[in-house]
Amino acid sequence: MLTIDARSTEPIYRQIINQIKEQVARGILKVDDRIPTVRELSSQIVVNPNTVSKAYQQLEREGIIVTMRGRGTFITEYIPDEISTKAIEQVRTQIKQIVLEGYYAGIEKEVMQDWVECYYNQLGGKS
Amino acid sequence: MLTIDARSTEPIYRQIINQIKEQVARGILKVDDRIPTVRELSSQIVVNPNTVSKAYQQLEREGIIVTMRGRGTFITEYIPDEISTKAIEQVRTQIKQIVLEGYYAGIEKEVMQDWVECYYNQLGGKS
Amino acid sequence: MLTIDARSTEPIYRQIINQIKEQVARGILKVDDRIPTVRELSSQIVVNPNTVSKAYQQLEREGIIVTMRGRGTFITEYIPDEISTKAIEQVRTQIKQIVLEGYYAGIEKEVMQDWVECYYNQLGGKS
Amino acid sequence: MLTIDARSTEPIYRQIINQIKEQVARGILKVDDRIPTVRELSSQIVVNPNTVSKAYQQLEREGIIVTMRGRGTFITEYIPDEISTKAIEQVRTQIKQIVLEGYYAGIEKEVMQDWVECYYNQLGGKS
DNA sequence: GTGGTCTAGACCACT
DNA sequence: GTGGTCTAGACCACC
Repeated sequence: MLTIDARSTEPIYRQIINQIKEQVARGILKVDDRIPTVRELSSQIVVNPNTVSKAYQQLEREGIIVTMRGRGTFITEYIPDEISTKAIEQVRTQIKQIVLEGYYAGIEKEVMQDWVECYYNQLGGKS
Repeated sequence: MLTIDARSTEPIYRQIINQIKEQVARGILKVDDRIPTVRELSSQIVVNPNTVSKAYQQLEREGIIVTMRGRGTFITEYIPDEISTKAIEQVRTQIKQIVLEGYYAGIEKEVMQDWVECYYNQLGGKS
Repeated sequence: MLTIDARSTEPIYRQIINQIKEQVARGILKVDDRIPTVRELSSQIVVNPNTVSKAYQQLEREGIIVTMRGRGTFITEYIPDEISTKAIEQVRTQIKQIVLEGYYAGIEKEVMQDWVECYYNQLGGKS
Repeated sequence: MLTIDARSTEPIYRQIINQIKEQVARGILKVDDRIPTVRELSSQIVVNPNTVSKAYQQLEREGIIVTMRGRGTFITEYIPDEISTKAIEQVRTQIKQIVLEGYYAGIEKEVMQDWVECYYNQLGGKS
């Protein structure tokens, strides 16, 4: 279900977070779905349980999952706490940064916009 | 000329790189312009000289600047080595990632596309 | 009668204990009232019987309830064993802690005192 | 500076967090003060560096401290992100809980209010 | 069985 | 030297 690239510079716990968030956003994981236990996932992707735990804790802080003691961990209804200006600013700054990199890599503006279009459309699935 | 945010999680040497690249792309810095020496810049922005040096080295490797011994450091004509598939893929992956974050932050697709538009249009200046 | 929040970080057995203690303190449960058996309650609030059992054991240790074999479990007259310095110290430490949290949450001193007033006044009922 | 009770049920990392928050609130630690490095503090209070690190990371998330890579960790201006309804509700729930415990421990309402008064007045110092 | 906490020790990026 | 990440392995509370 999850694929980890141990050689990536992106920390493993971040990879876990992002992939779960993506699967939730795409509707592959739905509210009340149970996700693997820390131990299950850690042995499945061959990673230390603490690393998985760290990812789960952060997902819980973000309100994507809830853990119920002794029962497991579940996808929860995502309700943005508030319109987080901070998060929005961060996204904008990062877009600015990437556009610059794309520019140096010789990527056309339209291509980048298409990518945004494309990836955005894959999200929001609630099937 | 450069503004460093010491509290940011973005490494200082990256901030230097990005700001210089941005100024070049926007036409604020032009080919053959001289940029400050490592020592000048490091004392100006109150940063360890090694940090500035690291940034300059990477900019030189990317072909943005060139140092001429005894004369200083200058902006050079930017010629992408080749159509770097790796760089392009990297940009695409990052866009995918950011779109996900933007989605969770409740940002509309069109808004993100506008940002791409906006930031891209600021580049390419050769005035 | 009892409402359990499975997602709360407060252990379920603690939730049971607290709610019963609260109902006793408010006079909703009175001396000699019978409370549900472990099995009844566990099936009613959909919780593992061991969890209910653990709560009842602790309540019995505290002298809030008493089980009579074959007859059921009953509210008993509450007689504090002794003026438990330990318990008092614990409460004081916790108040100190909460005041700190309230301070960071921007809550006025008077508001917190009002809450103490309000919740305290709800107790002590023996109607 | 910090005193850790290894036998307490309160996790060590929480004790660190609370004591630092308290010292900031009381004005003992002031904005831009440098706090010990992870390694320093960990050897000083004889605790694993990871434990200290965990505490520092959470304090950073709460906006109490900032860490500057390679330079150390500093107290920062505390600006509540927004009036966090969630945090306020949490404090209220906890007060309700403690009042109940205080009631069973035989503590008078006025005493508890005095404690709130007393501890609150120790905070807010900016000397 | 579940996750939460802690230790010991290693490696890496940044300054 | 600074913190961030990860591993391996232990213990505990909760269900």
